[in-house]
Amino acid sequence: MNKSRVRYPPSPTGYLHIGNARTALFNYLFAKKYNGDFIIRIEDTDLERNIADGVSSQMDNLKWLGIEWDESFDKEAEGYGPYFQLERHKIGVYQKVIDQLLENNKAYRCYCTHEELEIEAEAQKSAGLIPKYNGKCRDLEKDIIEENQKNNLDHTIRLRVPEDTDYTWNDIVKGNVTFNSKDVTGDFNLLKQNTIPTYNFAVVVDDYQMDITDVLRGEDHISNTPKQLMIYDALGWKRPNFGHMTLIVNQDGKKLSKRDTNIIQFIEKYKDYGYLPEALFNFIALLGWSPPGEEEIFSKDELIEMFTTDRLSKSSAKFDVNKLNWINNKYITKLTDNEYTDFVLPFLNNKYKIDNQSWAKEITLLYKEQMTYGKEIEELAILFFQEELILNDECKEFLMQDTITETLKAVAHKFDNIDSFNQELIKLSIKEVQKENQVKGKMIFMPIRIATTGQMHGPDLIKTIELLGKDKIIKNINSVINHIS
RNA sequence: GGCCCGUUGGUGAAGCGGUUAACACACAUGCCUUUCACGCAUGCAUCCACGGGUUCAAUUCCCGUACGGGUCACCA
Repeated sequence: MNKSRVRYPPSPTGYLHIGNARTALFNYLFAKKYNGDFIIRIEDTDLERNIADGVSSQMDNLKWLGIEWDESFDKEAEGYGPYFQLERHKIGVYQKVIDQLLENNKAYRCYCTHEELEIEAEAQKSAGLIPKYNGKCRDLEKDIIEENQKNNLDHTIRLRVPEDTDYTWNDIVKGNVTFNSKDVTGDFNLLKQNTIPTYNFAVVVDDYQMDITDVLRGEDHISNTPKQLMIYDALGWKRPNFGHMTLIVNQDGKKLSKRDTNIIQFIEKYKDYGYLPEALFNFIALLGWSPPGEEEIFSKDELIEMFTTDRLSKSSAKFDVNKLNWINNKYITKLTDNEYTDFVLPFLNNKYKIDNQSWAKEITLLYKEQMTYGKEIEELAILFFQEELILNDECKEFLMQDTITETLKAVAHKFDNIDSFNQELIKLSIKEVQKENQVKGKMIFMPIRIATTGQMHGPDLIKTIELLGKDKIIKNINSVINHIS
């Protein structure tokens, strides 16, 4: 059996999107699982929309996610390059195929202008029809073509689309899918006027020449498949297998659009927010695919091991942020303390000016168990960086109870007498107040918690008090005492 | 509008003719804890969009309806 070869073809018109990432990821899993090669080819034929750092940023993000390619422009394989479509275009890759098609009368030159076509499309639309090329240049006289060529007239190359012909393939995820040519398209363009190939044409030529065996892509491409099949057939080329994964949809069930603001769209942003690449990889793998067992947390290697195409879902995958956060928390919790602080500290430093890094480390460690994403530390640890305590109503109400002022005064006094402010002595002081003032449990700890941190809930109190430091603690308690009386 | 695809609890999602309809998230309660979080335990679908068939038996197969989505470029 031949080695399988799959590809991910980004077009550098933007940054790596969650949907792109998923396509790449499943192709990657497919390749690794079936011992094949994962290839990245750049589809940069849209001159107008290409952006400068499109390629580099997408490749960087892929790498960050742990999706490594076996072959691309930076890792060429004998006989398969170049990996940029524009470069392939420059060396005549597509033109050669076009010549063949023209020769065999499978394609023809079309001299219609944009304006003409637009008018025609409008007319069809208003007549309630699907706009389709009307075939005006389909059977031009030979001498007209020659004349036009002599005059160097701008033209495109169109495929002669067979009439009323069924195109069926056995889709890797959907099973048998059939389209009839009359429902799909009229004669469509293979080459644009600028002689650059259109998407559908370039894909076929490249997939064929790069020996791609399996094409796994999003469902939005499903109606391109019959078009591509037509090209394969016109050329007499063997088709690869096709699989169309369902789209990722948002909470409203709509296709994820780049303008969607309630879901983070770009992989780069996930990095910025402090999602771990392993967690994101795990999460994306669960988008439209489900593991056979009951577990949901899997390493990359486990996913590769488990992956089979028959578990790709047929219904759309809803993006569930809750789930992502849960998974990310799982991965954060699994980090060693050192890995964790290395990961989280930058977020804290980015937000607050901190001199003492080992102190900051201790703070981040306080929140390890509950953290859902790295940037969250800014909010979680805010009490260590705010000047004044801001008490909410619930806190104020609690403080109104009897004996609280006395308790706090006693605590402040004890704390004040501690020379080296450490957990042991802090604990001891509280115990003493407990005994001397005859208060216990909630009635001692809660007032202290509120008066020191300004919150009713939080991580380990003693540790928190130590990290807040004696000066700040005394200041906070006193301000609260003043506030009550 | 044509053509393709889908429809299982609040959410994600198993299931592939006979099950008490997995599991996870979320939620609720209890335990743990000074509190929160973590962790642990327990609960949470008169039922698989609806209507017809096929069958001894249908969430699972077939048809229709409704709803949702995708796509109809010299963009990928």
